[in-house]
Amino acid sequence: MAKKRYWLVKSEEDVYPIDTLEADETTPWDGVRNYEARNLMRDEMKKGDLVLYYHSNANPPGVVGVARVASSPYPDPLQFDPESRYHDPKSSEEDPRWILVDLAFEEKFHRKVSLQEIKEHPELQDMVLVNRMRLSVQPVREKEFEVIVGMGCR
DNA sequence: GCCAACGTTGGC
DNA sequence: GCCAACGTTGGC
Repeated sequence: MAKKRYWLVKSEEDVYPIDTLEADETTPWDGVRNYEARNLMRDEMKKGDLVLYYHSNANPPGVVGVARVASSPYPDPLQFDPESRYHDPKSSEEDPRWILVDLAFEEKFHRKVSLQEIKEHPELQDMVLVNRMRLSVQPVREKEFEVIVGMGCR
């Protein structure tokens, strides 16, 4: 089996917080409509990879726990649903445009690791989270993952 | 294939 | 709620 990789996903706290993921146990990571994020889910994420779970639009924003990639990639069903805000009329079942994976709850931190702490930590300066806005699925280095989990479990 | 207009993300 | 960043769309 390939070496495990690490990721970070953003979820709006008032839309799908980690407590809801914990209650659901597993959920399709639907509604992602950014090609770079899609490519990561489609091509790079592997079942069993660990994922930092970040609350955006929170006060303060930050990492609140860990999820796990729980499926192979498959088409986002919402793109075919005309009722959904994520409906994509340019996509088709034969040639689906939007691909996702399932995420499963892994653990909730004892405390939130805030964006501000991450920005201030010397070992986390190169994180995509710190350097780029607007990417809701992003890769994380093993060291960065360990540092943040260490902070959240302390 | 350029680029202005537009829409969304997401911190503050 | 504001607005900067920045990805996407569509006219040309």
